Amino acid sequence: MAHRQAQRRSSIHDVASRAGVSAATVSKVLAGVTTVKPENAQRVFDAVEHLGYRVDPLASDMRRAKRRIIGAIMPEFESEFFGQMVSELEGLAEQRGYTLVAASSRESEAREKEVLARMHDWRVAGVVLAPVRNEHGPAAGFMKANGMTGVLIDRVLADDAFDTVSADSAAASAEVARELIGKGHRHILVIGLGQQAATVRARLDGFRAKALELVPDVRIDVVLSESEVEPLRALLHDYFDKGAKGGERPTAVYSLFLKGTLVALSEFRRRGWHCPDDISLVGFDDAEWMQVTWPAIAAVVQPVRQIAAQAMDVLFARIDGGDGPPKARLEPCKVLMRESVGSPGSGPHSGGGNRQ
Amino acid sequence: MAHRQAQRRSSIHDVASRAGVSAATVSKVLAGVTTVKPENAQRVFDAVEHLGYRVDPLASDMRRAKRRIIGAIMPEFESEFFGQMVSELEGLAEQRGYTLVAASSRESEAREKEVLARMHDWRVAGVVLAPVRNEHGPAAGFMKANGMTGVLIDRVLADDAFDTVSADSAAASAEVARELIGKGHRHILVIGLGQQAATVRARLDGFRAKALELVPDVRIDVVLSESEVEPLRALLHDYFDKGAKGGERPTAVYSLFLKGTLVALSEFRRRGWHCPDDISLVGFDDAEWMQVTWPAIAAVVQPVRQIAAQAMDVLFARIDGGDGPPKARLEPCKVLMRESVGSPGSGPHSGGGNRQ
DNA sequence: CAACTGCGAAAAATCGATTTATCCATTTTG
DNA sequence: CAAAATGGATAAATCGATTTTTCGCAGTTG
Repeated sequence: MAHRQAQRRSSIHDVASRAGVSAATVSKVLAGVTTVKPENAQRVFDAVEHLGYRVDPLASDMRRAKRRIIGAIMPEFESEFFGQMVSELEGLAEQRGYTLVAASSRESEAREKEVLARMHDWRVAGVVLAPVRNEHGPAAGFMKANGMTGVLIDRVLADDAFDTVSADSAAASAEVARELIGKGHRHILVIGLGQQAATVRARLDGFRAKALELVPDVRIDVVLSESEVEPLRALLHDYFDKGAKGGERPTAVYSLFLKGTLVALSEFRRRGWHCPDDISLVGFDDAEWMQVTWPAIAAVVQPVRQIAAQAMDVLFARIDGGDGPPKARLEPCKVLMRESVGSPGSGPHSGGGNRQ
Repeated sequence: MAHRQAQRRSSIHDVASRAGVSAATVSKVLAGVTTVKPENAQRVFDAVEHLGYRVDPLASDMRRAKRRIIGAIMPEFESEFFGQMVSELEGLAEQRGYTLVAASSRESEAREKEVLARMHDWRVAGVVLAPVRNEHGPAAGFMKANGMTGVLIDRVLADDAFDTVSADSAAASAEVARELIGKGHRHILVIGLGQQAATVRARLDGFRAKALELVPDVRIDVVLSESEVEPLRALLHDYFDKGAKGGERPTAVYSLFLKGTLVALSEFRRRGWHCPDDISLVGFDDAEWMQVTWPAIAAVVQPVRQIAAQAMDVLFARIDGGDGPPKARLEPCKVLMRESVGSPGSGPHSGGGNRQ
């Protein structure tokens, strides 16, 4: 820490007295009001320059009903997806002269609401909320009850009070189905987290509908963990154990969320199964590492930038008084088929070993 | 967006008039001042309860020299490390009744300074700065020049103006050296990013010193990219091409930063080399996926929680007026040796193929 | 009984800007 | 030439709290 005292920053009054005008005039000059004599305006600019004056955003926001602050609430910051999302949102807010205050709900609906209440305390102009579960949680209710302006993203489908922006998971899942069916898979396991009902259902339905349309007698097993990731590990373990007894197991796994992909890979490791020889794998959500591992992991890439941009556009339209019924926007995903997906039974050790 | 108008929130005056006291008294009651008649205090509490009153942090901070806001500036948000860091910092700030405003410098020193200037505009009580390069950048200079309170973390060694907190990279690197030497490696490649001079040098020196101490004639090659990650890819490619001609190549690679680990893996893929049979790999920085891939990737785990906690402790000590010379703190890392590290020459195809 | 002490609470100043109301000096108009 | 209109700037109110100052009243004291 610097020993030197923090010299008091110059206020608008310092500028005013140095320029020989009133504070009101300074404010007007800086706001670009044209009814100021050019000569005075110049004196103000000079004083600003000389003092290194900068407007105090906090004081400036005091007299504003809508403060130039945007709140962003994400379920977590640790994943690439939400990390990128926050980064994008921050940039977009900054472009419009707003400050972004980000908070993590830590995958808890209770905390989500608390954090939102704190945003409300700050009288943010708007909120970008990526709910833990879906658009019907207590946080959205709180926003509605308090007349807050906001947009819901990611784990949402549509809402009657707020605009929503999310990835078109259903279409992407249908695309995954087409790819897997096309490769010859006829027995596929889908894993997901039940809690995030909104999107998981969309992804599951999109996948199932397309698969059944292409091959009516395709077998689709589903393993859903209620709310936590850890139980899924056990469920998956049991599922494969049972399948092993029956002599039947799926030739491909489609994970509906990132952590599920990790759990699946971990389970494959344990059993000594290799992708794609022993089993194929596709995951929703891409990550940087997925293209450098061996095999590279096939994944659905969510359009983070587009979602962020749309969310901010929609949000600011509302902040600026835009009216009309809320819209539900879907942004298209890309499906990257990588080496983790192959044709069933083509691998060298398709029987599968069990190392451990 | 809710159609319902955002009803005006009740202010301290609303509470005051409902409780039949003055605003000053309300403020005192809420601040816990004891010189208020219990009867009046109760009336205030009742009014607060009834109106659902909450203090406006913005207005509250107006009359405070040090506002209850902490700024956090990270080079990026997309990686697990900085994602966790922001998450931790947010929680710690919140615990003390502060709001965290996080911003990404996007690995640019110019932007870093701009963002910092904006934090200064907000008159934050303190800043946690993870500099893009090291403690001598323009941002730290700005902080010093403006008498800001702050702590530098991650890519820093020590500073004469600010406290610093970082991982003990040198010790961790020595540990890596011990492990690799112990496994029999005598020719090791170290890759890194030159720009982050501070930590890269510490890591490199720590590694080299220990390796030479254990085996004086060990061969350590170094490939450093100046500032960007992409050039490293090309440099690494050339390095291995040359080595292939000479018939010599290292038996292990130690990457000094996360992206380098990805680049190395990607290069191994391209050449069809497998870990650990064809080459061993250790990376600085752990990630969740590293334990589920095959092979699992050995990594140095940085103590994110400890760094965050220390940083906040030190920062608040300064905010609360703590004096004395700045300290440089080092938090110990853990080294996780996973399957990507083996003994040289023990693999089935140690000659290495070239798939692509 | 006037002056003094203290307690508790209200009034007023403050933080740093924005916005509205006001005012003065020209200029235009009747 | 007096009255009205206008341009340009200032004074003052405002946002919602905190903090300092002032004040009234009750109980003590000389």
